[in-house]
Amino acid sequence: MPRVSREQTDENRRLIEAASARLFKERGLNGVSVTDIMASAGLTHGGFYGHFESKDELAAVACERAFGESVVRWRSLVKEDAGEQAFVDALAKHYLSAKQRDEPGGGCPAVGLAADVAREDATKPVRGAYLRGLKSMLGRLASFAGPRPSKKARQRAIARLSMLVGAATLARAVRGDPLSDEILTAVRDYLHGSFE
Amino acid sequence: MPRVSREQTDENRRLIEAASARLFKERGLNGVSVTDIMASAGLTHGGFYGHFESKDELAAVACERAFGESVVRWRSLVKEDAGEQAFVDALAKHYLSAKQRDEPGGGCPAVGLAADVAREDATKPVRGAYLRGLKSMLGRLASFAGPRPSKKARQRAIARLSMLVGAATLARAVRGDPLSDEILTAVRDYLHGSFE
DNA sequence: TGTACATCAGTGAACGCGCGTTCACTGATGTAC
DNA sequence: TGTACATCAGTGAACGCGCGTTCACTGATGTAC
Repeated sequence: MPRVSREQTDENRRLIEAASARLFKERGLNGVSVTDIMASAGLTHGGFYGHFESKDELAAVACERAFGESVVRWRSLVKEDAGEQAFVDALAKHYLSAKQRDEPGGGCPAVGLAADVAREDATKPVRGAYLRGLKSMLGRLASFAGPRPSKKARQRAIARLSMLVGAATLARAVRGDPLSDEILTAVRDYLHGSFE
Repeated sequence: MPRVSREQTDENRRLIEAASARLFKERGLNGVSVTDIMASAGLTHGGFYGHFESKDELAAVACERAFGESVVRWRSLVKEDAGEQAFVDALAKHYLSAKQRDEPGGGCPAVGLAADVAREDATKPVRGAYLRGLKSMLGRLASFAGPRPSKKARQRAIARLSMLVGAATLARAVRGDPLSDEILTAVRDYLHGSFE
């Protein structure tokens, strides 16, 4: 049944991107094959190169997309006029939940892709996509201190994001042991009460 | 030149373990082949299965070894009678340096193996090795509050380790951009001044 | 609107390659006398 | 101590497999009249 309509072609591309964003976060850039991704989008592997030049290019597109989705989700976490602490609490509750830990495919790309991106060549397009995504996340976190946050405010944003990413990563690595839940709870509490 | 002496056999096993600990942290559990590891130890791939039952078993041994080395290194960071803040400062200076960021093979296994371990089956032996290693690190970090640290002291240890691991991971992922150094500096400063 | 045909999205076999693992073989080591 | 031989650590070819990527083919879509 080859040659589908233009609308279907566009929809298929969207399906490939969505499937890859989920699978890359879940199993890593090298833990998912082109065949896996295409099958997850309901297609066969051969058609892949009609949509993307290479798996590397898709990784970048998927990364960009995943960060975009995450930042949109951040906006819906709290009301428009909520304060910084309310936002951080909501972020911590969201990211450091058992659900987020157990479903990396639906989770934060800053967590799910970090180690893989770090091991890619500096020339690979996914590196740039990750960098832009992380910068937009940090910008949002620091934005509560105004359009030009102080050095201190920016440090705090970086420290908080590091703590979130580290805790989520460690909790996944020791999933199955009580320590995993302990990490989630401890860092949630810490972010609530212990930042000046 | 087969059949080497018993001493050489033991030494070869040590070389394989050391090479794999470094390579696994550097390139990930699935980014290194048995052939790579054996070559790095000066041997050919066929002899591997005389030393280990499988690559999975070696991953666990290498992980255990890497955590052991790290905890030993922690002891040498500060004098025996140094206080908690001095230890944390030394730890942050050590882990959040450009050198540690740029040489994951010589770095902390809690950082370098976390994402890979998280994606392994719960049945794989490397999971248990990682869990034990992380627990020993947390135990050391919390030990300054005495042999039975309070809930608060343990939370603080978990929060600090999460921040260190997250910052090191993110700094590696954006290496090459000024943000990478900014993350290292910000979190180092933060750990120095901002924990109650 | 209806027909003839060019286009091209998706299919699936095939490519070269590297993976983890196995195994027959080699020859220096370790041992029995 | 010296000799004969069994042991076994390491070698390298080979296994089946899955990878990223290519390509001849198919047949419904989109277009020209």
